[in-house]
Amino acid sequence: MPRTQAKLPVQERQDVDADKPRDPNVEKVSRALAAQIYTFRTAAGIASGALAKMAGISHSMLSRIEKGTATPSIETLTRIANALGKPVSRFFVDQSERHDCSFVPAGGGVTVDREGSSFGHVYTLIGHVLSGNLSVEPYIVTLDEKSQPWSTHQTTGLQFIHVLEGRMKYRYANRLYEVKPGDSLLFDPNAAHGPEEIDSIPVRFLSVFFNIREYS
DNA sequence: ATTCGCCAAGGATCCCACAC
DNA sequence: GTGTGGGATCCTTGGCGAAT
Repeated sequence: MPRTQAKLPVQERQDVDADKPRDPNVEKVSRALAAQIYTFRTAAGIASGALAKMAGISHSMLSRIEKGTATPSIETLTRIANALGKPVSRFFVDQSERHDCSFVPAGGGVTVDREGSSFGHVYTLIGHVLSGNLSVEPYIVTLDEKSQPWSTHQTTGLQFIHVLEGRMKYRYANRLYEVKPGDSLLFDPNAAHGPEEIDSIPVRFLSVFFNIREYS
């Protein structure tokens, strides 16, 4: 590219800019980005001058980015992200529109049919939260006299179990755990798992499923 | 139709001064 | 010391016409 520059006087260029308002969506993203950078910086206790130095940009530039009056290039954004020790993608997580919080009072929840229901396992859903592409589903699982062992279940994601009441032998892959109230298990449910022997009823345990939603 | 060069416009950035 | 804003410069992009 040639480097010939026959620029308009600065005042004239600013007048042209003033005639063309920023796209509202660009404005929105810019403000969200600015807020994210400011939040991460202040949370880390880093002064703007220090962060600018770490990122290799001027402190005035960082100030404008944090105020949303400048839109940083990909390169500058990457430098700032590196200086903050965050992936660039964190800057684009929409914090302003997403404040999922579910509250279920004691004894509440919804009984949900899952694969284990046919074995007499009662699943009570006590919340559901989506954060980005992470889905979290906590259940209170109850096993009673009508429940049968079921230790061949396999699924995806991550699963956490915390026993609240009763005793059972819980299988995970080729291991068998004797669990009692207070015991916890955290595992990849891709391997066969589930209650193999119910030693005392009722058994109640908290079972939390974590799943990453794939976007195409 | 494609490629290349020229040019204007606009965006990103820095320097510097100033306010608090 | 920290943050903000004006002014200037650098760099990229897109439009357009000429050449192939």
